[in-house]
Amino acid sequence: MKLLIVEDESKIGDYLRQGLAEAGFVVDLARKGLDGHHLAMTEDYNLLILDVMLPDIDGWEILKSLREADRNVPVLFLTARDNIDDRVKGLELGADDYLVKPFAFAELLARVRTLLRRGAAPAGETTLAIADLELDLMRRRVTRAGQRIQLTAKEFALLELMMRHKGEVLPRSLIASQVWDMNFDSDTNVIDVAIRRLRAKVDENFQPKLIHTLRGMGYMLDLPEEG
Amino acid sequence: MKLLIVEDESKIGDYLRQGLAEAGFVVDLARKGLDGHHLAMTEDYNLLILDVMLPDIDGWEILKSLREADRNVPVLFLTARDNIDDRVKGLELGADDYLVKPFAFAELLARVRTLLRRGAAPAGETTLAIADLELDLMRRRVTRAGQRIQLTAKEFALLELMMRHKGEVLPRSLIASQVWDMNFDSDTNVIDVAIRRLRAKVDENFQPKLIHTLRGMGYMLDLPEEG
DNA sequence: CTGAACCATTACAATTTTGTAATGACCCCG
DNA sequence: CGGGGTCATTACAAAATTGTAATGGTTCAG
Repeated sequence: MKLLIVEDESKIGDYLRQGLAEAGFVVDLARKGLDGHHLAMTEDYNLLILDVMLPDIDGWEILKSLREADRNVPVLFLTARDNIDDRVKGLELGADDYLVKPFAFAELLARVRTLLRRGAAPAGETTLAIADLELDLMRRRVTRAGQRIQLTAKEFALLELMMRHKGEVLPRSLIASQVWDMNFDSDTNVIDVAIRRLRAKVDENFQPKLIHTLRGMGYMLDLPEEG
Repeated sequence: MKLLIVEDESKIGDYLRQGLAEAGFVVDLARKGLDGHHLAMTEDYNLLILDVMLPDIDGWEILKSLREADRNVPVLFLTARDNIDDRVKGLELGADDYLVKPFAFAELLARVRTLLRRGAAPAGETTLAIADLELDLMRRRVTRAGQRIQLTAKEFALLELMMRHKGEVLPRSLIASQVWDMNFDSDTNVIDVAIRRLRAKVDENFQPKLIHTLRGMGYMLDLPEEG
């Protein structure tokens, strides 16, 4: 198990390195954000521990860059108390956990173990993807272009259905019965509205558009036609 | 792909058998609920198609019995229009889909294919269990003693955490950070309340009790001590 | 025993999610 | 073009989930 710590405050860095080493991990420590970034991009780590506040690049820049390069290492964020913004940013970009400084070492160790165990499960049939849109069934997570997208239960169910049937036209009746508990007697536009809301989150700020309307037939999730 | 149809109305039964056979499935047809029950218990099917209204046993009795015997065949329910009760009962007992009679054969076929595809994925590390409590991570489904339990997002997250750590004491701080987005500065009793609600759904009508309080330490999910 | 800490339980309030309905845009056929 | 059907969009209402706070019960130390 190989970890990378990116932390500029040398006291904290040393402390963490030593503690984790004693706990049996192989630990690299980068004291500059850029070094950390480089290492993270080139070496294979099981886990990254990232300080948010770094003099050169902040942690979430590193994270963003990693995600864009499709490096799916679990990331544990270290953030200053009360700096909610970083925290939110980090989680949106796909950090897996965070810890507010100062923290007890035991707490860190517990988090690290959890993340490692989780990451160890070698993604089986647990993830669906089309273009840069990914849906992680186990963790109920959706990302597009590496950015975390927060979906409600119904939105998730709808997207899951569409991704399981990508390229197929889904008539409203089918959607109604799979995502809602109804066999489409009723004349409601719940589905239209749900599609709208899903589009707003999943398609609105991205290209290419993935959710398509087939007039008179239903909806379809797919890459747009060529030409 | 071997299917069992349990349907007493001979016209419908024949119609389905023939249609599904032509679609390339191996089909058994039981015209009595009890026969169907027997077959379902002894033979291995990839899918069951169950009529709810049968003269001898109703479909959901069969279903219940199957689930209690831990036979996890996907089940497609045929229910009469407007008989919402059966529908709800069926889904609670773990039916996977239902279809309101009368229905178009194409619709049935689509459902059957969906269920088979889904069931085909040989459950990887996708399910957690303790005693008769089961949690299906992919489908976000929880059952206890074969009965479907409906959990909210937070409840599910909490139970998932506890099941991943069954037998371990979970301090509130840990729960707070994993299930809520907070690092436990605050003095709130959200966790207590959440545990309460989870207990109400998961433990209240069942034995043995699985959620335990460890005074001063936290909560734990486990089988009760012997003696 | 008694009080303090800890937990359970309940009611209620805030928030979020979900569904309904009304309106306007667009497409397509005549 | 004009009108019917289909979908998009928005605002609003209903329902469900989640969090807060107050109260009462238990346990345990002194």
